[in-house]
Amino acid sequence: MSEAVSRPTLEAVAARAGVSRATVSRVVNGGDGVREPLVERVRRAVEELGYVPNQAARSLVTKRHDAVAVVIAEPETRVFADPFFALQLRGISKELTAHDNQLVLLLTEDRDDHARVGRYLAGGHVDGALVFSLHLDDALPGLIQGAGVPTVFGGRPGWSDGSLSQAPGSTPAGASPTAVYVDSDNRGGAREAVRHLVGLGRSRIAHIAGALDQTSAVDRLDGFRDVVADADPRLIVEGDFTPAGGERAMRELLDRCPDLDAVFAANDLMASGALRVLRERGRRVPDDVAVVGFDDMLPIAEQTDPPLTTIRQDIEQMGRLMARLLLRRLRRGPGEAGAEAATGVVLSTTLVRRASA
Amino acid sequence: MSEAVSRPTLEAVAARAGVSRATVSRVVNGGDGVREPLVERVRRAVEELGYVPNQAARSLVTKRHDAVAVVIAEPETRVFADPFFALQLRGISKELTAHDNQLVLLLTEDRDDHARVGRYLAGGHVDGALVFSLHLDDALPGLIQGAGVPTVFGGRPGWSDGSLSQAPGSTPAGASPTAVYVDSDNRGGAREAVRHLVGLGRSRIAHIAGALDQTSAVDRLDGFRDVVADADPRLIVEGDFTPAGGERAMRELLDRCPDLDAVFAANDLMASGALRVLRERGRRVPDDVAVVGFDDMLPIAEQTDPPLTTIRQDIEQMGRLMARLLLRRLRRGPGEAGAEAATGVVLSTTLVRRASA
DNA sequence: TTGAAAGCGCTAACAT
DNA sequence: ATGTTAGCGCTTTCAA
Repeated sequence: MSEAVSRPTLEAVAARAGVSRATVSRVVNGGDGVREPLVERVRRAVEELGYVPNQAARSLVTKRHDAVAVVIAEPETRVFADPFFALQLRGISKELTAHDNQLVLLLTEDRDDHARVGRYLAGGHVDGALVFSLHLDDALPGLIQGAGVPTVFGGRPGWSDGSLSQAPGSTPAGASPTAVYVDSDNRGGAREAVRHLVGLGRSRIAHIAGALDQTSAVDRLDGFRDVVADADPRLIVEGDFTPAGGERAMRELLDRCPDLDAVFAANDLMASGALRVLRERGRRVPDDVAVVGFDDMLPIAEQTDPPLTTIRQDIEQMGRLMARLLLRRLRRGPGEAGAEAATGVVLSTTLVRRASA
Repeated sequence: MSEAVSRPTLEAVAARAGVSRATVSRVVNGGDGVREPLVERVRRAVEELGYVPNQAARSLVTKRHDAVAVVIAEPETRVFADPFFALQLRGISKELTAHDNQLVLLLTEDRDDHARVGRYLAGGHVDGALVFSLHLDDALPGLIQGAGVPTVFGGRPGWSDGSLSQAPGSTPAGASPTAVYVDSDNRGGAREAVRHLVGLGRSRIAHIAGALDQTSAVDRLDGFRDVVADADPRLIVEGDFTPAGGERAMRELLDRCPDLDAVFAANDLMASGALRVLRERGRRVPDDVAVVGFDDMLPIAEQTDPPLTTIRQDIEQMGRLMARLLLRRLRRGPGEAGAEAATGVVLSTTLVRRASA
């Protein structure tokens, strides 16, 4: 019942172990330069008293927080329609935990939130930030760069420029040279999807693009074009990453090009919508029209009829990597910043064959 | 480039405004008892210097952190298979943000993580905790109660005992009287689902239960039984909340009771599996067999064939409410704890009619 | 109403 | 190798 019974301090531990505060501090922080018997005594005292360091006091002097902010821009509805979000967070959490860092979650919905996040980050409450913001016109990335907090982006930020930079391992020299990001190889994955369709002997391949204000949609479209450079423009329709958008796009495609024999949708949700329209129009999948999605969003991809052939990204790994990159930067400290080689890391994707293509 | 340019302190603001630190502090914290002209001067200085209070220094003296931990037990695979997670978090985040509290996310996977979380909470780094842990045998809730941190649970914790407590607005007197939780009205929702089927004239209604080591599954089963008290035991099969589990269960049900004319599945994922098996067995839905799910998990419920009639819970609201309850408790301070009336709050559900029943 | 001063619990020089 | 000591930036008595 008695809440907040004041916790033991360093002082208390020191008294109990019969040493000075400094020695206890040393032991608690690794124990370098303290002789074994003392280390032992202190450890025991810590144990007996159930001592836990006061992080606030520590931060006050070290100016480090061992905490990282994860900023997720919510209008990003995708983020809330699929397990993406959860998987990224899981990857991030694992990595941070492994390095004794806390995860402070910042969800933003509108401009006010942006300002709030900016203030929070500028306020120096965390050592760094992991930011998801995939819209080309999003103000957040700029704000955050302004806050001067070490940051790693999830997904290529819009202003990082250049679809050129999509080659895995590349290091784009965009407008903001300090921007570090991790992304899936959207362009390469798209290429693989379309090549797969080509390999199936399809020649009239359509593309249902995602919302083109997001880099992932743009990159996937670019990948599509890489393979069918001469694509009939009528075979490309912009969707919005939703099932309904997929349906709409599929109808339009069938009306415009009844002879199409394959569809590459920029995500599984739209592919599922497309599948429904194809069925409704009496086209057999994959016999008449082969379909490939993107994401391998499990609850969807495995449950469609037929199950969806798609491009898988290792979302959790992406989260881990973001965290790892950030922590590495932090460990290096605020001295040598620009020394870094790669500012963009692109994770490879894999084709998952199911029944739809 | 120059990172970590030391931020302005209270001292600096005080100097600039020509007042004492104490006065600045007062203004920054609401400005009570400071005369208007001074308040104005200080505000301006704060503005000009871009002063942001150092939270560590503040916590050190106030012993408050304005931060709340959200603990999610991951083996809870459900949490990562659907948008549940994201929606709860969104609700929580909105509420915390509105009260200037930070959200520290703690994801746990195994026993080690439990210990870590226990230590963290006991370490007094946050003012309170919001905990999701729906497994009956989960050690986490106990650990957390032990840590002595004000806590609100999401979903009725297993040991809170008594399906009796499921009536909305009830206040169960379980083993741990201090446990406060928010839950959906799983039992009531299940009742509504089954009553709907009864209203449709169905008489051989089957139930695909969820994993019965989770209170939500137990409560939904109880709700089912409330309506068809005399249910043929062969009409009840335990699933595991996954589509594959739903398929398995549906097969078993059809084998055992070929005459069934309705199915209530404890979640949409299982319902989608059941739907597939019904189609494969040549049963028409809803003509031959009506199907109702639970959750209204959107990417699934709207995309099945036929679209799923199901029970919707207001997940985001649940998150908000949890946060609100916790903040209220914190505001009251660690004095009068037991004075609270309700220890369990149950949110009502609604039936969403689509084509499957 | 405002200011002076005493810590909050810890780390990091600096002494020993 | 260990202890002493001076703050980190803030809130909060207590005096004025």
